Amino acid sequence: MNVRKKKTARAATLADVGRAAGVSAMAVSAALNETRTSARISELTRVKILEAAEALGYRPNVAARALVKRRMNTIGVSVVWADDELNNYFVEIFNGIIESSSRHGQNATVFTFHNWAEEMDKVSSSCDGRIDGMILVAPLLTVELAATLPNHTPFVALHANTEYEGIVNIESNEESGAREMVNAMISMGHRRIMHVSGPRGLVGAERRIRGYYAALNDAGIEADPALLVLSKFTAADGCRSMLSWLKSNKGKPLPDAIFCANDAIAIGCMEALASMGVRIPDEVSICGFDDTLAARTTVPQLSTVRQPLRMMGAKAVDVLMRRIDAMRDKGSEDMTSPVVFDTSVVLRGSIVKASGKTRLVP
Amino acid sequence: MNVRKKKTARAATLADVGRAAGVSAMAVSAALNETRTSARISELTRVKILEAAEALGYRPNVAARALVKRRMNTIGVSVVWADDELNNYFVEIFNGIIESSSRHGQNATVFTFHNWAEEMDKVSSSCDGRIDGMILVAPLLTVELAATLPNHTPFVALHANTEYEGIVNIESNEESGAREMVNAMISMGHRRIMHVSGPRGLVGAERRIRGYYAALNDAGIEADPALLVLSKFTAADGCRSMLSWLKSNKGKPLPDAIFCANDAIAIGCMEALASMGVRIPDEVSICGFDDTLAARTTVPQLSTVRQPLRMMGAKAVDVLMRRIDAMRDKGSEDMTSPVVFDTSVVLRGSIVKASGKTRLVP
DNA sequence: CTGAAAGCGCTTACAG
DNA sequence: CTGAAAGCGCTTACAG
Repeated sequence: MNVRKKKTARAATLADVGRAAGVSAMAVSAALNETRTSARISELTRVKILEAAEALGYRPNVAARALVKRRMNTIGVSVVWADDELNNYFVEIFNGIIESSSRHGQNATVFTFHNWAEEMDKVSSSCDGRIDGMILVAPLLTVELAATLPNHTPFVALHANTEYEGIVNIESNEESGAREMVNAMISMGHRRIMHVSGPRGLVGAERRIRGYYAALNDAGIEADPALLVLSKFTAADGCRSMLSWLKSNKGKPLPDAIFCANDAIAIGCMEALASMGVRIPDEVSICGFDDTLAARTTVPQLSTVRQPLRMMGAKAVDVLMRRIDAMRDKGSEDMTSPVVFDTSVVLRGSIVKASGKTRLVP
Repeated sequence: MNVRKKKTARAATLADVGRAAGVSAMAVSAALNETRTSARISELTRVKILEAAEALGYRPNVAARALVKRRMNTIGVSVVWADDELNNYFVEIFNGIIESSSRHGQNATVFTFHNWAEEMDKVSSSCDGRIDGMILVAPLLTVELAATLPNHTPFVALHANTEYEGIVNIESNEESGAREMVNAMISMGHRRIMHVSGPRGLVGAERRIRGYYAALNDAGIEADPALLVLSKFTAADGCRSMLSWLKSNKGKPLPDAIFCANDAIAIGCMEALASMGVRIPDEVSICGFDDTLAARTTVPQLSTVRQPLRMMGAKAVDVLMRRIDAMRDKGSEDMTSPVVFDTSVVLRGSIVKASGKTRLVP
């Protein structure tokens, strides 16, 4: 039972196993790796070696192997840790990354920081042999900064804010997703549709805004500038933005429906509306964007524009593996064109047919 | 602009920098590491070296360094990936792990699998030099299996299901948290209190059940066996368990309040109740356990027993670092006693004073 | 079928 | 103040 006593025990090495089996270290290496090179080990020695390795609990040292193979079998994931919290958007993506990287026999290491532009060197300095490639989640960078990334490491981005030379981007057609969602609201009888958007200038925010306007235009509805509310992509900001809109629009009509730029904003809005006694969906319909786990844990459940975030995360790994291989073996081909996924409208309890009655802001 | 063209470029090595600066590789090492050993580099050469390193974008290769220093500056995090999804419980903990490990200058690598007992070798085989220590999140192991973990790697567990020799556990006093919460419900006038529990036999589930009974006992309320509903720790199971209870109790009185064994179960129950037209909190009060992010995104917001999961994750890293140091340097002392955090009752909108009226199951 | 040698990129004593 | 040597644990040719 006191197996765990000698805590200072060093892990067994190839040489240890060789000594125990009465062969050289490299015979052990050959036997264990079943390498089909010149070294063909006799069945007898192989068995001896395997037994010795088993008995010593031998595990090849990854650092040593990486040094010669130039492969850590680890991919890096860089993400901004806004408000010191991993958000639901990231969690969905990370699920996909884990799924795919484990399928590829890779580990995933997470690198977090607070600001892309200011901490670029943290990304660069992670490319020091500990990872074979890097996924940038929603990077917000100038083209100049992106160009300073080390060129001995392959990169893939998810939802990049612009095109970066040499970095493959994975994204989705957010604009048409937004348009379809607002179309769906309109077809359910809603006319006064509010959009609580992300920060202007961010490509994701702008695409949703364009889709929103396009849908209104499709239906011949004139856009009311008072119904475009700027926010940031968090629940706290969504709540704040909605509350301040309500405050400055007392007595005026509430919107029929609210299209939020992501699920987090929608949740913040639901909170704000609930706190003012506005009932969802009876008095106001609402939806989010992304289809994160959180959209299914609200009551009522949140309608949303689904981006297949998990698949996108998985795809990022697939592409990255291709790029890593391409950089190592001259044989395999690199992958350079962006990948665009389809979005889809998911209707849940938070959107109902327009009642015809308009409630005023309390 | 075509900096990124030569993609096959190899990262610069110590020797490369030395060549550029006209000194030996080890002079570069000494200068860059500001090692206070014998090697004291003149100011002039130091500057030359730093310039050369900068120009070449030199980054010490981690694998090479790890090989000699026996430190990867990376900690492993093992977690069961139930239903192929990282749950909110894990996300809170992981936030703490990231926060603390980055404070210690460490990276965190996540290892996921489906079943503790069956995939123990995955945990063991991760201890191959790629990590310096490992955090086991909510491990579900027999003592015998835990004893097979390699003894050259230090371990820390969070919410371990039992005591494992040589593994430091971080936990919280869940029983008294449960008791206080049910006490709070009782003091708000609720008498018929249901508990939707986790699976019997799991230490976390049993502690909540004991706390629930203790509170009823405190108040002289006789426990109604029909009000103990068994579930699993997920929203889907919480929903399912509640629906099946409702189905088999048609026409009988609803509970006044429901104490759920975690936030996920509570969210599932809210969904089930909402689908049957039962209004929360007007007709039934409800609460969860953990205080995950999800508890703040329900409408109404979920009352819950707070475990400081994030702090607990951070603490796990702190303890692990101590253990790693202790194993390396004979000087510093190991840390072996478990750490127990306090829980606290968090009251939000989902619990209100008892109305006095009892609604029947629809 | 098997071993001795060289080298991956670094650091740590040890000489000058 | 600085360099030559040895070694961390592995793999990859190259000899026998």
